[in-house]
Amino acid sequence: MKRTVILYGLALAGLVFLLKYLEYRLIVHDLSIEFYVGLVALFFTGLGIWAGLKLTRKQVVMGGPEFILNESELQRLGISKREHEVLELMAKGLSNQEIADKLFVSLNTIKTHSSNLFLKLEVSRRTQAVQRAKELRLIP
Amino acid sequence: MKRTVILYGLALAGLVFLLKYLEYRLIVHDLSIEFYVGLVALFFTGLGIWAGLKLTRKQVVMGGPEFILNESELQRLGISKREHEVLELMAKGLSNQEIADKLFVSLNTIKTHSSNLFLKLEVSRRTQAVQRAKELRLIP
DNA sequence: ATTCAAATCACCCTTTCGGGTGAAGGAATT
DNA sequence: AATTCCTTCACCCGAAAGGGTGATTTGAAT
Repeated sequence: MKRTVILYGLALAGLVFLLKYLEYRLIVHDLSIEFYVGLVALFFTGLGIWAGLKLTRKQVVMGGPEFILNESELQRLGISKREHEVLELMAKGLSNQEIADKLFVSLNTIKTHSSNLFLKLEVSRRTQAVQRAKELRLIP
Repeated sequence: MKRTVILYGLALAGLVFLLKYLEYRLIVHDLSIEFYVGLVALFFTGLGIWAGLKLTRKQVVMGGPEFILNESELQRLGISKREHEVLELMAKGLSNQEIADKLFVSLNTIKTHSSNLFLKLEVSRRTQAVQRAKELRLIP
């Protein structure tokens, strides 16, 4: 951003010198002023396009893998933090045992959490739970 | 795209008239030529930015919810039509029994297909298979 | 202080999944 | 004719998942 502004300033400064130079040239060679102005227009058009792309490219990158958690839906369904955590790991394809290990709790605990999740999400299998959770934007 | 080019042409044409007009004005009011060229530069910079945005905005919109099946990857992994079919239903959260019913084949057949799928996708659980298949763009 | 939700774990039982092996029929290729 | 691949199905077994019930602890709200 800063760099863009600086380059723009330099371009403008360079233009002034160019014009001073052209001012003399105009007397010697009788080229129309429209020609020079056309060059300037072209140059700054290119500069503008470049600047525009530079500015939006960041927005494009940002506008890609964006995920905003649907907290209202989480509340509506009454899904707790721990349950949500389990849900995320579930979506990563982990088994209950692996989730239990990762969260340092017992397998039974995870089974309880997942059972509650299935009730709240109104599903009966983990694959469906993951699907539904993605639809509701509860997970990326 | 066409519209952009036309507008650009009109802008350039307008500029020529503007310059002709300024040519007389320059005699009356003794404003420096740099001032007018600066205006032109500014104007075309804006025009360039606008054009740049116009061109990229379409790319952004196009790059949205589109799904193109990665057939080369399907071939590379040696996944058959039937297996791909099973994979899709699996991704919908269906159990093996439900898939079997939907395809009018036996449960054992689906188990064979899914086992082969897991080998080819190098996973060991259906949740992981779905995940991987989405990564590889084998399913939407 | 009491109530309540969340989190933890246990035990039971049934269903589903996944791995391994084998095999039969059919279509396409060589 | 032989080979290869796809599809179909079977059986066995162990692991994982899911359903139900009940219990303890802890922290937050009333």
